[in-house]
Amino acid sequence: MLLGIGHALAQYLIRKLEHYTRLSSEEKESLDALARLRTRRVRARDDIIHEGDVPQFINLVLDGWACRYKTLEDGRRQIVAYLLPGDVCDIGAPILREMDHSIGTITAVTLAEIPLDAAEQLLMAHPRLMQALCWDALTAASIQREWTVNVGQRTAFERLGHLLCELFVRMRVLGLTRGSSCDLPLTQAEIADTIGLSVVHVNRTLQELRSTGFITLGGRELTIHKLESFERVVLFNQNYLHLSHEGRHLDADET
Amino acid sequence: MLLGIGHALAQYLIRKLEHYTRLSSEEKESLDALARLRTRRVRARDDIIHEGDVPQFINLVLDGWACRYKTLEDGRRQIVAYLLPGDVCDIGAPILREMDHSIGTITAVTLAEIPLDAAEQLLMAHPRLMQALCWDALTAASIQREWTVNVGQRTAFERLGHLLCELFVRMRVLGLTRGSSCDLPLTQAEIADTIGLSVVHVNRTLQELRSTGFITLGGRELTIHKLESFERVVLFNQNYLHLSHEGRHLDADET
DNA sequence: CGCGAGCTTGATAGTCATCAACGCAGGTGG
DNA sequence: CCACCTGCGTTGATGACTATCAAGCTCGCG
Repeated sequence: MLLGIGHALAQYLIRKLEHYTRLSSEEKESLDALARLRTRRVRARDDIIHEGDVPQFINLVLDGWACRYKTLEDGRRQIVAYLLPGDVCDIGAPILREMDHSIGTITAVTLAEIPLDAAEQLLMAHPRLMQALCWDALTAASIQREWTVNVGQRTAFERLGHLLCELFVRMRVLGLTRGSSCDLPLTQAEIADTIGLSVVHVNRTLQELRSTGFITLGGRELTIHKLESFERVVLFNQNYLHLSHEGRHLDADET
Repeated sequence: MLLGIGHALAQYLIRKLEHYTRLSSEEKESLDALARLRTRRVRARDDIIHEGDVPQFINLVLDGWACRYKTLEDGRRQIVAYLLPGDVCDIGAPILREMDHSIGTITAVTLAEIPLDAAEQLLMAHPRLMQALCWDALTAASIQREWTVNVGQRTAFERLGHLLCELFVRMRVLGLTRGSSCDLPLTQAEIADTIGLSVVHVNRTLQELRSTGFITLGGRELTIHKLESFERVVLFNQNYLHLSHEGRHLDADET
C-alpha cells in the first residue's frame, strides 16, 4: 500500500523529520498507521491537557495550532512554545509522568492519540525514526533556549520580529507557506503572553514593524516581504532550528 | 571492585540520576569508568565550547559551575542554563552536530570527556541508564521552560528569588548544601545576564531580597533561612524539577 | 440590531536601564 | 611594606521603555 504523502495523516511530521533524515516508505507508513489508530478533535481556545495530568497517549498535532503555557497563581500567563502540525505534545510522557505545564489550542486542532506501547514498539523497530524524534526533541529544546534569549535580552521590536520570523520559517518547513505569506492565527493577547509584553505594547510594536514595510499582518495572515533583510533587522539567525542537516545524505530505501 | 560513591568521579551524576531510578552497582561503576577515561580542567571564566563547534566528546561536569549562554552581535549576553556537577554539556552532540550556543565556566571546572562511541555502547547495554539520562534531558527542557516564564512574567524581585530557590534546590539534590546554605559563585553581572536585568538593578533587587530577612548572600555563599516561606513569596514551585519520582521503586540489584 | 471579542489610541505612572562615580579587597610590582 | 590596579559591589541621578487605565472602534455573529 503506497500512500501519497499528501494524504498521510502524519504528513507534516514526516515532512519535518525528513529535514533531518530520509525515511523509508515503510517507516512513513508505520508512522502514519500509528496516527490513524485514534484521533481527536479539539475546538479553538480549549485545553488539550492540563498541568498535573498524567498523559495516557502521546498526542501528535495533525492539524491546527496549539501552545504550551504556564500560569502563575495570580493569573499571569506565559506561552512557552507553539505546537504546529507535526509537533508532538508530550514526548516525555512515559518518563516524566506528570505534565509540568498545560497545552491549549489556538485554532481547532486534530490530534492523533498514540498509545504509549505502540509508539515504543515502533521506535524500537526503527532506530532511524527514534533518532529523528530525538533530533526533533533536541531542536525543541534549542528553540526554548532561544526564547529565553528573546524575552531576556531583546527589545520589544526585536522580540516580536524574531517570533514572526521563527513561526514563518517553521511553517515553511512544513510546506504551509504561500510564497512570502502564511497563516498566523494568534491574537495580540496571545502574542503578548508569548513575548512578555502587554497587549497595548504589542499593538504599538506591531505598528512599528508594519511601518518598516517588511511585514504585513492582519486578518490571520502574515506576510514577510523581504525575509533576509527582516531577519537581519530583528537579529534572527535560524541556526538554532537545526535545519539543513548533514544527516540527510544518510539515506533510506528510495534514493 | 566496589567504589564508595564518595570517591566516584561521577558521584554527582549518579546521585542526581538516583533521584529518578535506582542504579545497580555495575551501572554505577561503568558510568564512573567512562568518566575516568579522560578528564580536563578548565579555569574559571573560560570557555568550554563555542557556538558553532562540533563536539568530539560528551562533556560531563565533574566539579565546579558552568553555564550555557548565547551572545547577540552587539554584545548582549543571555545565560540560558547553569551546569552544576553531574550535568552533561552536550547530550545532543551525536545528533545535532553543531553547537547552537556556547558553554563557559563560572568557577574552575573539571570535565570528563567521554568518547561518543563509548557512551553509546554503555547506554545500549543499560536501558535503565538510557532512561535516566532521558529523564535528565527532559528535566533540563522543563527547567528551560520555567526560565522562559521567569524572564517573561515575573517581577525583578520574583525572578531573582526564583533563581536562587532553583539553584539551592538543585544543589541540595547533589548533596552540596550545608544546612540552609550553599555555594553561590555568581557575580551580580552573571546574575543580571541570567534574568535579563541590568547589574545595577540586580544589586538593588538583592538588597530588597536581603531586607526581607529570608536570605543572606555574600562572599560566594547563599543562605535561605526559611525556604518554604521564601518559595511562596517568589512563586517558586519545584514540580518542574521532576524530583520525587514514582520510578524510584523500580529497583536495581541492591535492595 | 445589539453584543462581545479583538484591535486601537491617548494619558499617566512605574519599572528598570543608563551614566557616572565611589568604596573595597585581593593581587602585583616596586 | 606600600602604591597601584583591577574586578566587583554599591549608590545617586536621570530618562527610556513599557505597563496600566480608560475609552472608542470595527466586525462577525446570534
